[in-house]
Amino acid sequence: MSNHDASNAVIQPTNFIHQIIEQDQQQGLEKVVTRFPPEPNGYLHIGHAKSICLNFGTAEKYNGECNLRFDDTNPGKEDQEFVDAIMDDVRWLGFNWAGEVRYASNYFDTFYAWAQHLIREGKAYVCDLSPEEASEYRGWATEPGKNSPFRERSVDENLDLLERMKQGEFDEGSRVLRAKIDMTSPNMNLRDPILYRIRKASHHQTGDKWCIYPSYDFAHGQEDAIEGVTHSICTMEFADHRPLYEWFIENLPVPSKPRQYEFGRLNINYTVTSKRKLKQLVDEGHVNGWDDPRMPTIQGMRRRGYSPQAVRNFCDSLAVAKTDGTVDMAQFEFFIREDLNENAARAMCVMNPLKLVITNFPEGEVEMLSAPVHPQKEMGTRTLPFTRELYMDRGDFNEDSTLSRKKFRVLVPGDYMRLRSAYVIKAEDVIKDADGEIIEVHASLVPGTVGENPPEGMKPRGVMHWVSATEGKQATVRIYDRLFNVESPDKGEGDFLANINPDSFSEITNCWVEPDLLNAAPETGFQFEREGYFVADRYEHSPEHPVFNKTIGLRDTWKK
RNA sequence: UGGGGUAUCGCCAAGCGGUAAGGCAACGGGUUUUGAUCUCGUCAUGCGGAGGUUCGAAUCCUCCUACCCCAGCCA
Repeated sequence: MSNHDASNAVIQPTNFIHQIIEQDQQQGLEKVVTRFPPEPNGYLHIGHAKSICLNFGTAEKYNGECNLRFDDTNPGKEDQEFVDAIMDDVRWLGFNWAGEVRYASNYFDTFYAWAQHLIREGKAYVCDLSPEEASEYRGWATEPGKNSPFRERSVDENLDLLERMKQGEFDEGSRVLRAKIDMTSPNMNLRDPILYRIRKASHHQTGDKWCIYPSYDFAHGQEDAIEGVTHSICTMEFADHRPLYEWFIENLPVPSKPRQYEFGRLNINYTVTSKRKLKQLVDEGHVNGWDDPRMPTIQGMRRRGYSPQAVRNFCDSLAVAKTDGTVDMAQFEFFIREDLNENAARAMCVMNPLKLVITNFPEGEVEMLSAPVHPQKEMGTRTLPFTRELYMDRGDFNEDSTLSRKKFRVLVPGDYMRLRSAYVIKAEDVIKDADGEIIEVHASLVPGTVGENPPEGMKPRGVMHWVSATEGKQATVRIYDRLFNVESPDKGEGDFLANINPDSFSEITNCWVEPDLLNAAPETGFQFEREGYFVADRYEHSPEHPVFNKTIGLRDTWKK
């Protein structure tokens, strides 16, 4: 069991950030404000989900607010498509951001004024070094950098140059605005970092208004300050930037003083979560788009049938610490199953059909049986049409009647088996085709065994699922397995693509399901009993052409 | 290498000087018309290593080791 309190919400473990917040509150902090600041240059994945849960969850926990803010400072890589998808993802997870969606680009005018402010203070200058030259001047870990020859330009010249950069007078790459900090700092981020670079690209929010765009460093902390963010939570790789983050907060007339805190990124084994790699999987067609059910994207998980609650429970179970560990996929799967077991309606689906004829049940007759939607919870009942001709799964029949009852809970000639939510039957005969392949099993039902135990001496070997061959419906089932078959696909020598699991996807078109399943709304999750959890496909499922995606199998503890 | 960060059970972790929580996984037992669920139980004389301080150390000090991040006009 995971940690649940009385209201069945996952108890969030305390973490160092919450400890800090509680200390701050004791010092008089009134309202906690956080933000989730994605760059709209790709789709969100499970790692972002952790950040979303942390930021929104923290605000929720302390009755504060959390903003959704797009860090859109690099128009070349960004797109409205991603803005839309990200908003959809955050909502799907069940979070509401405070007020309107924010954009870094909302504050571009302010940033420009602040750049001028730094120039006037003698703390910023326009540098004409080429990228290559700048790299040389920057020095290296063990060797200090050299001051740029443009470092001592006059305030007026800097102001003029910056204005002309803004007007588009200069080529991309020809000039940048840099902060004047310390070219000998052991922290490379402090060696006169770039504030503005020339980018003559159209921006998805501001169009062609700007020819210069602020760098992440010159934007992020100020965005936080403008929005009154109190705790700016980011991942560990930004720890090196904190001194710079603080430098801007100290040297600019910002309206508030946010603090940055870093936590360790989420890694999960058997998958990848780098935007570059995910994009490559999509672009090269190794998966069918960003929402392919095998993708660790939020869109992919959604289409796979993971519920938002399961994703949140998983994220909340994760510790917020500075360690960079890798969580077992099994831990995620636990929360997916836990949620689906609790909430998914049960149904039957035969995926490898074998005709089963009930010889003592009249032809043409349909008996409507009633079965619970859920074995433990009160979720009502469903009706199952029982007929003379049924389908059972081939894997549930074996011709060898000497098989151990304990190890093989399957139908064998001369023995009994329970049909789930229906009769106990006894296999009597096997019909084969010319090639010797079994094409039908004939069996007789034991009267009075629906909802009742059979008479003494007719102990069923096990329980199996079934669907009426005449009343059931044909459906397509898509089987998904992990995309990679090694624990750390991105570690090691070779290309991570070499670790792709060639059997991660298969489609079965000849499945038989309970007739009611045709009416399932897209994105409804079910447990196909004894098979696993499946979801009606978000886009392609319809009553005319039912399509179910395998979300995850049942926990399977029996050993051969 | 200079800077930043991290090391506690197979995995994720709590622990904040008083004698190793919890979850996942695993392994046993019970219940069961899903080999599911549920349920009961087992699972670190040990906290990267070596010293030291202390009545007492995973927690404090010293040195060492390993791993991750930065050195984009990316975020």
